[in-house]
Amino acid sequence: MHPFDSSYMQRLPGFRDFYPEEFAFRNYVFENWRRVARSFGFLEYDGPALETTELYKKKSGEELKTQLFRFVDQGNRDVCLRPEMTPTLARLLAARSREYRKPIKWFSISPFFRFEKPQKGRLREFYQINCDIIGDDSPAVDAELIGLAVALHRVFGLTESDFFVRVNNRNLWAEFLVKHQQPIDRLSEFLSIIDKLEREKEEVTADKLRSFQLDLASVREFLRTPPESVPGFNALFQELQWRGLETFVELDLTIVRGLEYYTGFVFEIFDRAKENRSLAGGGRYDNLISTISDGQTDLPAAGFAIGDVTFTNLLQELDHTRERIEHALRTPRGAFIVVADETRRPEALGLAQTLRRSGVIVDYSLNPAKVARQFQQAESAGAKYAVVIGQEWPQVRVKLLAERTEQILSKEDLPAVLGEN
RNA sequence: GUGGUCGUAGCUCAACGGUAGAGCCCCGGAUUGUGGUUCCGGACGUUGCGGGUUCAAAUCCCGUCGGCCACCCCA
Repeated sequence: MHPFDSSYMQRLPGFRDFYPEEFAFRNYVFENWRRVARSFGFLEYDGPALETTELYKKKSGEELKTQLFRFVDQGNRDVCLRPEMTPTLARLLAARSREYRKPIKWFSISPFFRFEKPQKGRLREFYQINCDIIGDDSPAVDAELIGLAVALHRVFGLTESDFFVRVNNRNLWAEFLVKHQQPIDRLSEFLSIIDKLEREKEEVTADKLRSFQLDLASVREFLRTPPESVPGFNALFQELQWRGLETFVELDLTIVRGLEYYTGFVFEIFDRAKENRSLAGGGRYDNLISTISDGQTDLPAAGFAIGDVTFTNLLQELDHTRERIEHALRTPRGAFIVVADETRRPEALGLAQTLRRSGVIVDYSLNPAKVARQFQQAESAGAKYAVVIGQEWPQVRVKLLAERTEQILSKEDLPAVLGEN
C-alpha cells in the first residue's frame, strides 16, 4: 500500500504543519508580539491546553457552545481543548490574584481549538495573543488596551490606512432599552440583534425588534449619535487622544461583541480593505472572574485577543508588510565554516565550538565536500559569513558572502568580529 | 450542518477515453581552495482513495476523504 494513501498519514482537517519556512514566519510574528507586549509592561503566562468542560460551562451560565473538541479522558473526566483563554485566566486569577499587585497586566501566546468547518481565516487549531488588565476599571485601562492592540499591528508596518478600531460601550444600549421602557434583562438578546444588523435583512431585523416594541428607525437614529454627546466616552476619548490613537479609533454603536460576559466597553479591529474582517476583539468583563470562581475572587477586568490566522493572512496580502517580512526572514545570519583542508577538520570543529559558545550561529559540512559545494551549503544555510579553514591556519579567511569580500583574520579575533552579528 | 468548486511528481501546471510530461526544487557531474548564472546527467507519480461503465479510464459515472469559497456560527 502506498503510504500516503492511508488516512493516518493525512493531516487532520483545519490543522497546520509548520515546516521551517512557515515556522520562521510564525516565530517572526510571535516574537514581535512578545516584544511589544513586554514593552507595555505585560508579563507572559500560560495555562494548559486541556481544561475541564465544567470551566467553560461556568462562564456566565451560558449554554455550552457546540464547537468544542470535547472528550472523556482515561480518568473519566469530561474535558475540552481550550477554545479561548479567558476562563483559564479567570481560573488562574481566582487561585492567586492576591499575590500580585494590581493592576495585573498579563499576556499569552498560545494555541486554541474549535471544531468548526475550516475556511478562510478560520481553522480548527489557531493561535491567539491574549492581553488582559485585571484589577482596575478605569477608562485608562481601556485606552491602554487599545494602545497595545494598535501597537501589535503597527510593529509589522500596518498603518491607519490598513486597519482601524471600532469602539463602543454596551451600556449605551442598556440605557437605550431603559429609555424605551424595555426590560433590561433582555439586553443580551437585544444586543445580538444589533450585532447582526449589518448582515441581516432589514425585514428580519425589524421583525425581531417588534418583540421589543421598537422600530428600526429609532435604532438607526440612535446609531447616528455623535460621540461628543455620549456620556462616559469623554474620559476614554481623552485617554485615547493623549496616546495619539484618535486616528485609529471610531465610535461604532453596532459593535457589541457576540459574548454575553462583556459588561461595558467593547472594541473590534477591522482591516480597511475588507471591512467585514475582524482582526481582533475584546472588551471589559467586570463580572466574569467572580462568576467563574463562584464569587471567590471579584476583580474588574478587560482584555482582547488577536488571532493569528486572519492576522497573518492580512500581512501576506499587503505588499508593504509582505516585503518587510520577507526582508526580515531573508537577512543572513551567522557563519558557515568551510573546511578547505580536511587535515584541519579538528581545528575547524574546535573553532566552531568556540564561536558557538560566544553566541554565534555556526554551521559546517558534516562530511568532506568540495569547497565549491561547501560555499553552496553556506549560501542555502543563510549564513552571513563563510570562514575558510585551511593552509592559512592559525589564520582564517573570512568572507562576507553578500559582498563577496574577504579578509584574513587570526582565529582569536573571530568571536569579536562575528559575535556582533 | 447546507451549498458550490477543485484534487496529476515536494511545488506550479500539461495531457481530457488509448498504457503520464514540462518547469522549478532535490541529488550528482563540468580536473586541482570560493557560492547566487550556465551546461550535462539522475531520482521522484500504481493521476487523493474506493467502486462502476468500457477491449481500454488521469480522462466518463457514483461514493468517499481532503483543499478552497460562500451560508450558518463565530469565544
